[in-house]
Amino acid sequence: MADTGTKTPRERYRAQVRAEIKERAREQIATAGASALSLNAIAKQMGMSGPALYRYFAGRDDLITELIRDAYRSLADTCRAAVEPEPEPETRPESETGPESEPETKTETETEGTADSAGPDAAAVAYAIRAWALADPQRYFLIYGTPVPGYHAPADTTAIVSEVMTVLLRVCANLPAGDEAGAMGGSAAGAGTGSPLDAALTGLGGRWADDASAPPGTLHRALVFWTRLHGTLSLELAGHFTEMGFDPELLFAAEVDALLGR
Amino acid sequence: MADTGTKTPRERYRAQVRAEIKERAREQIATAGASALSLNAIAKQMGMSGPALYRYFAGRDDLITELIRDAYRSLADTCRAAVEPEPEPETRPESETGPESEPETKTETETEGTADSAGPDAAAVAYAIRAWALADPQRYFLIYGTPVPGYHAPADTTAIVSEVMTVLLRVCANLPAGDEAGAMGGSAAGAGTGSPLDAALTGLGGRWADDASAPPGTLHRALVFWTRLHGTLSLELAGHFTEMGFDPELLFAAEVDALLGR
DNA sequence: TGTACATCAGTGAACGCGCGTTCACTGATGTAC
DNA sequence: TGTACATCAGTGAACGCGCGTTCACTGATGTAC
Repeated sequence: MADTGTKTPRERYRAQVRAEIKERAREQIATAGASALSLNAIAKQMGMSGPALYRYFAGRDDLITELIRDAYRSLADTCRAAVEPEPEPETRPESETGPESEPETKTETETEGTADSAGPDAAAVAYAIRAWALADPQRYFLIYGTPVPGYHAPADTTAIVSEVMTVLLRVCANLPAGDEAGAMGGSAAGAGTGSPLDAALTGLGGRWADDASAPPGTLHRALVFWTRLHGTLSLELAGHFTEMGFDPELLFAAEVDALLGR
Repeated sequence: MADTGTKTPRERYRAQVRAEIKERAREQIATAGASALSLNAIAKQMGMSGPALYRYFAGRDDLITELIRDAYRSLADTCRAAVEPEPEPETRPESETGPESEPETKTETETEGTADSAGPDAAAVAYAIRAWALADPQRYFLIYGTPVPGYHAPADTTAIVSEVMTVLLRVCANLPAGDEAGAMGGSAAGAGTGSPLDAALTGLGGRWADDASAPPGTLHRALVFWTRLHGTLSLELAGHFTEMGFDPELLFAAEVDALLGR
C-alpha cells in the first residue's frame, strides 16, 4: 500500500488534479473564508468547466470534508514531527494515500525522554503548533473555528485527533503536576487526586495513550496544555491583540513557560 | 437622552420592528451559523416582503455589524453586572439607545473589594462569561469565532472591548501574581518584572484602566484570564469535548481555580 | 374640526448574479485480442 | 503491429434556486394651518 510507483499514469494524473483542486480550495478559504468556497470558482481558476470537478469530488461538502481531514492529518504530523526529530527522510504524499492509520512502530525509541527533556519536548510541540497555525490561519479555524450548527466532522477524524492527544499525553507525562506547584490548580496544594475533574478523568486516558490508562493528572495537564495554547493562539489569529500593541508571541511564550513550570 | 417616554408612536413602532428583525436574525444565526443569515428569509419569517427590511437596515452587512455590536454590548454588561451586583433595577432597552458609553459613576463604591474578595469577584466574572456564552454559543462565536478575512469590526466596538478589559483589570488587580506563586509564569520565580512580556506591556494599561496605567503584571494577569477562559470555553462550545466523556464545566472550574491561585 | 400636505412603511416586479448539480455527449487514453 | 472495445476526463447546456438590492408605486399615519 501507499506505493506511488505502481500507479498507472491515469491514476497519477487523477491524483495530481485532485491535489490541485484542493490547493485552489485552500487558497480560496485562506483568502475569503470557508463559507466562500465555490466549486465553480475553483473550476474557473483551473481553466476548466464547473461540472468537471464532479469527477474528483462528490460535491462541495465532500471537498470541505476532505480539507478538514487533511488539516487534522497535517496537524497530527506536525505534532509527531516535533517530538520525533527525523521520523523518515521522505515526505508523505499529503494524505492522498487514504485515511489509513499507519502502523509506524513508535515504541522503539521510547526512553521516556531522559526524564527532564520532556519539558523541551512539550515546548517544541507548542511552538510547532503555533507555527503550523500561523502558516495558514484559516486551516486552523477549519478545525478549531466557529462550528457550523448542522455539520459534524467525519468519523475517521477522531482517530487523527487521538494521534494528537497521544503526543500531548506523552509530552505532558513528565511535566510539573501543577497541583503541587500551583501552576495548574484543580485541588488543594499537595492533595493531588481529590478534585472532581480528576475523578471524572480517571480511566479516560486509555482511549489515546499507548498504555492502557494515563493517570488523570497527566490527562488534565494535556487538556490544559491544549486549551491554553488554543486560547492565546485563536485570539491572536483572529486579530484580537492587533490593536493592543504587543507581540502575541510573548504572551504565547509566557503561557508555554507557565505550563513547563518555569 | 435614552428616555423612552418622549418617543413618538412611529419611533416606538420602528424600534419594535428593528428589534424583531434582529431577534429573527439571532435565531437564524443560532440555528445555521452567521454565514446563513439571509434578509429575504428573515422578511419571509416576519410575514413581510424582502425589500421592506431596507427601511431598517442599510443592508445585510449593516445588520450583521449591528448584531456584533449588540453581542459586545451584552458581554460588557454581563461582565459589569457580575462585579456590581445591582447596578440599576430596570433592564436597559437592549442597545436600541445607541452606542453611548454611559457615564455611570463607578468610582463611588471603589473600596478595592476588601482586599481578598477580589478572588470571588474574578470567579464571578468568569462564570458569568461562561453562562453568557452557553446561553447563545453562536453569539459568542460572532465575536470570538473564525474571522472573515476581509471583515473588520466597526470602530465603536473597541470602546466596548475596553469596558470588558476594564472589568478584567479590576478583578485581576488583587489576584495572586503568578510569577511568584508559579501559577502564571512569565519570569523567574520572585523576580517579578524581568520578562520581555512585562516589558512590552508596560504603559499599555492606561488604555483601559481608570487610573492612568495598570501595572504590567496586572495587565498580564488580565490577558491570561481572558485567553484561558476563552481556550476552554470555545473548545467546549465547538463540541471538542463531547466525545471525551467528562463535564467541560469541571475543566473550566479547574482553570478558574488555577487563576485564583487555589 | 377639517382639509391639504408631508412623511414613511411596505409591496411587487424586476435585475443580475452565482451557486450546486444533472445530463447527454465528445474525444482522448488505455486495454484486450 | 493493428484493430475493436472499454474507460474515463472534460464540455456545454440547462435546471432551479435563493440571494442582495433597486425602483416606482400604494396606502396608511402623522402634521400644519
